[in-house]
Amino acid sequence: MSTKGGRPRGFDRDAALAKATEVFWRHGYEATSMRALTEVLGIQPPSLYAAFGNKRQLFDHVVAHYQESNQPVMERALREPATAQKAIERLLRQLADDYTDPAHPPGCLVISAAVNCSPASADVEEELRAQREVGKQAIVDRIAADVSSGLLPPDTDAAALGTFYAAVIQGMSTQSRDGASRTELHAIADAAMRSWLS
Amino acid sequence: MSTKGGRPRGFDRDAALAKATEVFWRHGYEATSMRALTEVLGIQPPSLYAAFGNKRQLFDHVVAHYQESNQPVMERALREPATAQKAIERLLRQLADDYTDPAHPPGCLVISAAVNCSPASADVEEELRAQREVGKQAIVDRIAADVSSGLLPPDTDAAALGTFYAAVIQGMSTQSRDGASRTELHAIADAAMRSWLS
DNA sequence: CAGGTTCTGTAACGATCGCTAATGAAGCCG
DNA sequence: CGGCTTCATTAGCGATCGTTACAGAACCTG
Repeated sequence: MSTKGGRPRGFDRDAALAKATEVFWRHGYEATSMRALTEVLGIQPPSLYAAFGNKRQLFDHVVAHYQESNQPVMERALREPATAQKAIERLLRQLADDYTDPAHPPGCLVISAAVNCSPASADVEEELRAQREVGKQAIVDRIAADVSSGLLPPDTDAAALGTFYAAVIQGMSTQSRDGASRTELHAIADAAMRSWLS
Repeated sequence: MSTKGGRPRGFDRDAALAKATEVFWRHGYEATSMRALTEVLGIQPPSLYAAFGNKRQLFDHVVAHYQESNQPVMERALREPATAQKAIERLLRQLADDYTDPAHPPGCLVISAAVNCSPASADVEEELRAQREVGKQAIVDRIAADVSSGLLPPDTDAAALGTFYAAVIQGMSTQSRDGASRTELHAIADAAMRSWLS
């Protein structure tokens, strides 16, 4: 039913999206030009626009695919361990490995791809900010769950603790983009876990 | 001897530099256009170019002035306290206050103004990266000094600890730019100081 | 005042920005 | 094959980028 003929696309859409992700990841939203994208993807502007819409929509596709790839792993890291402490430690370990994975640019796209935005793309900046807030809230919720179940004392400040680990994660992303090794990121995780009130 | 006549400048150079700093601080290097700068400063392009050179040189002036304003305070915070632990705590407190000072944009210019750069301004990115490395090294050195003087055990990993606090500081900057309050930044400092091996 | 010097405002440069109209090429179905 | 649909290529749109030539205005020294 969806075989309506027509000339078939001359490039792999998913591969193109992966390449676009890599460029946005490395240079960010505004600093990535459509020219740079078409050169990396090896296609002409009309093909890119036909496949993904405009630059903003392409970036949204990139972010959506990035989150779909990473969210499940991170959610399991927060959910599966028996305690919030172990959950956050596993999260930090996974992020330390991921941020320094040579298979893709260092750090986190959501944290670093829309830091420097002109007023014209303030909405992009806000979009990623909202994503960061979701991630931070997931940490807070995991801690609060342990408070509710009695695993943590009732006077635990889940919000403050969550803000701290969110900050540590963002610091790990920045450090990896500045060239920190996987070992160094795990050392950051070591130190961050010593903050846990035990 | 330097009174060579000529039409006097119609604007305050230092005030203009302060306004340029504010714009670069908020939006970053590449996302700030010369047009936005001339509008904020209330002057025309030739006046800006005559006073500061080109965009890149103006940014260098901004960074230099930013560092001259903040470095001495941070260096004293690291030097004056009797122990590295107290020094780093004071540093984190000062940064928590500064990053949320409503008198200027949130966070740190050196950390956030050149995150998203095209290949054309990779040198700007590298310039701020080098500045961050200097700050990180100052923390490592302060810890290493306590190791040398016997205040800290000889097996203390000063580099790992310094990397951790550098990451915390960068996370505090990001959190403040995401809207975190002064209280929340101090809560991050609280948690970070609990990591200290005592 | 005249001569020299420096700044300001207007206006525009070439290059690049994101984006698209128009035409031809490449596949399906009948 | 002819007709239909979709994609690729070329070329260029208007807008903005960082930057500057040019001419007039505002000060100093003589």
